[in-house]
Amino acid sequence: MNTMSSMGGMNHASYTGTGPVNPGAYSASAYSGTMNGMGTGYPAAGGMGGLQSYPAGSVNAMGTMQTMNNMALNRNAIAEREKAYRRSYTHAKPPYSYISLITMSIQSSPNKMVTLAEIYQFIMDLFPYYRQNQQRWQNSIRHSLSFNDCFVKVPRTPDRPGKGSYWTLHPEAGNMFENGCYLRRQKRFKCEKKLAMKMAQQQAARDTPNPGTENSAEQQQHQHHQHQHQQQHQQQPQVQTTQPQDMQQHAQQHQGLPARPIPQQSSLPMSMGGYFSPEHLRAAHGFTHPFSISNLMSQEHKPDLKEYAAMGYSGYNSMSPTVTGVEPSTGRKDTGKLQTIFYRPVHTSVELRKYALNG
DNA sequence: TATTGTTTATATGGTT
DNA sequence: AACCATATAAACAATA
Ligand SMILES: [Mg+2]
Repeated sequence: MNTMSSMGGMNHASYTGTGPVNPGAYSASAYSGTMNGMGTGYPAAGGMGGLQSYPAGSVNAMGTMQTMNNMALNRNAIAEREKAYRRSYTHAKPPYSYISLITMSIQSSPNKMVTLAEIYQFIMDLFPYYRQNQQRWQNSIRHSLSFNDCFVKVPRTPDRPGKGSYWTLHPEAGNMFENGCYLRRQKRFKCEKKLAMKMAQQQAARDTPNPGTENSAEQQQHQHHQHQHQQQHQQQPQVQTTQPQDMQQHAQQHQGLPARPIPQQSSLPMSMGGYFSPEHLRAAHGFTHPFSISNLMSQEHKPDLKEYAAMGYSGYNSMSPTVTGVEPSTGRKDTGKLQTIFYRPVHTSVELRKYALNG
């Protein structure tokens, strides 16, 4: 009886012309010495900068024709500039899924573990695009971290107190972007254990319609996955007749190991960690991407990132990209975007085949 | 109180 | 057309 309940549905409008919603100040990550103090950094993100919404001012008093005209023109000019701005290489939406971005962040860290704030910073440092609408994409990042099994939370050590936990990659996640596709993987990593647990849980729910307190935390996985179809459609409004949504969370609180030291220096198992290795990226894209940031992987090379970002970010497109009418996005549609496909999958990943042919 | 996490719902577009 | 991966919004809870 509700296919578009309260919202979810129609609110694209809210965003349209109104430029960046919350300018949210962006500051380059402190780090590194190369950048001595100085806020020299970036051109003030997208925030106040160039684009920005309409005058929105009131037209009272002398609302002469002249003024009106000017305003109209102005508005147009501004709109144009806005478009151009968003279309510009450096501010176009990077062709990476949040999952990719998060993974890059983790892989680029010396210890292969990062805090949420660090993930934010990593992304903003590298992509000016994400210096805007922070609330929006950061919420998505958080969702992505929780939702995807490939990201695992690890509690902090007492010696480094702070807000959240550390985020790491599930050891069994393997190379998630095998074919150089950073937008949409063929299959998303699922932790079998958790899957089985969930299944057993809802099985129990079916068996015992009565709201008792069953639940046995430890569930082993052995049941061969009988294709637990449960995606698209409803199936059950997920009515938790049992608990008010807070018990559920409690149930799976920490499961993380104590903590993780892992100094680690340069040796990358290569079994994994080759995710964003220069070779891999070169092979996939035909050029060395900053993520390939060979150095990054080793460590302590924040400066390189800084350099890269500071130098105006001629990033993922500096190599004669193929511009088409298609945008690299995966999910939600976003107005004006660059639509730069620079993928050059050696192993023509099925989904990108068309693009490859195009260029 | 702001940040960090989890979860539900819905949308969009690629895959089969 | 059913699936599936991802994006985005939003409600809440926990916590430094
Ligand atoms: Mg997770």
